[in-house]
Amino acid sequence: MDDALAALQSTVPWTGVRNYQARNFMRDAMRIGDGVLFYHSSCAEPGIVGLARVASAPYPDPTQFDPASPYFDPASKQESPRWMLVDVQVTRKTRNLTLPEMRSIPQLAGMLVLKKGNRLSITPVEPGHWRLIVELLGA
DNA sequence: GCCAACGTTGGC
DNA sequence: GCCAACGTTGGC
Repeated sequence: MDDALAALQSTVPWTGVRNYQARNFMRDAMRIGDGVLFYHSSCAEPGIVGLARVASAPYPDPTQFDPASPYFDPASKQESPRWMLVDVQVTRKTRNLTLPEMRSIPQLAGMLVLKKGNRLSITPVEPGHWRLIVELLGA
């Protein structure tokens, strides 16, 4: 996904999601045109660093069938793919709205991504949270 | 179907 | 590197 940030406006497949809950959100809840908050995790300063939008309907993640890919899943069959993805288009980079800053904003307290023990890379965002964050980022 | 052991992830 | 919190796996 770093590639996506680097190449603004280009459309990239969101490969490598290997968590069933996250997959279900992508497969069942995302629609073309939906807004995406680009959250960077597992780094020195986790936070929201950009805005994107869903750019395709769900389709099978090709990396699951590629033995050379780190995301290869030998148990997944072509006729019944286990992992689905959508394409996303990064619409703008933003400043880093860091995790500590997000935690400091009471109106964001309900966000799934802020929940204790959350390990999901992909969570739905409520419209109210979306609006507030977009406003905070001056977008 | 249950559950213990193990693995993974994310934040710090 | 550690820990909390899950998710996954495998034996039964």
